Amino acid sequence: MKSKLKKDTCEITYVDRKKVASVRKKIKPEYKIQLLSDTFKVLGDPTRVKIVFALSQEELCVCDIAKLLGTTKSAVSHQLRVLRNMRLVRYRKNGKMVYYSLDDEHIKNLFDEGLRHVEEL
Amino acid sequence: MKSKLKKDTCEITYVDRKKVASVRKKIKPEYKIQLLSDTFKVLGDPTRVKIVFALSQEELCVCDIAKLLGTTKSAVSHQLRVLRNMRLVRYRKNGKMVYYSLDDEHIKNLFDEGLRHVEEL
DNA sequence: ATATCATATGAGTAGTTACTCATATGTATC
DNA sequence: GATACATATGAGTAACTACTCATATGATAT
Repeated sequence: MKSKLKKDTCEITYVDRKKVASVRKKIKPEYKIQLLSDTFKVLGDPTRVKIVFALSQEELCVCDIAKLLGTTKSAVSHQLRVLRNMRLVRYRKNGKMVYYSLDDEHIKNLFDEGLRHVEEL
Repeated sequence: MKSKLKKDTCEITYVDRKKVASVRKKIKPEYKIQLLSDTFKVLGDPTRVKIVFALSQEELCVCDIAKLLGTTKSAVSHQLRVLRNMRLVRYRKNGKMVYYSLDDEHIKNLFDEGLRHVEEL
């Protein structure tokens, strides 16, 4: 005989209803979760990590960032747009040059915390 | 007439050779960059953020996590594997149940730092 | 204005990812 | 043993992403 369509959800009841309820009370609203994961996601790419690290040291133009990373200016420019959209970097125009720097102290903290984690592995 | 094939790299020379050299000295080795961005990337997904948050509050079984998030057990299990592979979570087996918890204090710090950043926007 | 150069951006694409669905594994209970 | 259930996992897929290439913008210099 065929087993009835198994729903891939928990059967009958919670394993520990109290714990689940307790966590549910503390869980953050969806938009914050999204914002948080978006923030981490921006740092979740090696090219952007390099850019952020570089900018945490010096204000740099697109051209020098590209030289530093050994990639194309186009690739850097695309990633800078991502960082700009997330307000992680700021820029200053001077003639045809555009100088980028980190916009946000928090991001530096977050980045450094991540670095500390990696250094201690 | 056709312009010669433009290389999308910086022409002639650095804009600021000194700054680039200074940053280059401090830049981290490739494997650390990769590890760092991988760590951020793991937290760069809303489902995993929710799981990590939940586990930062309570040790939970797969089933209860799924209930809490309102997703399938399969989806949770797949994401737990990702978290396991990155050594962010630990698990304890008890019969057919598997209880997950955060493995690493650092990750909690990193997560909290991100949360602080988001809370202050 | 014409040419040159720094940067930005759109289209296209190869690679990745997070899910669903089906199935497997492993444990407890009958 | 057989069944039931918790979890894990493989295949397949739709959505996304980071790049390349071509082109656009906008500034400086001739």
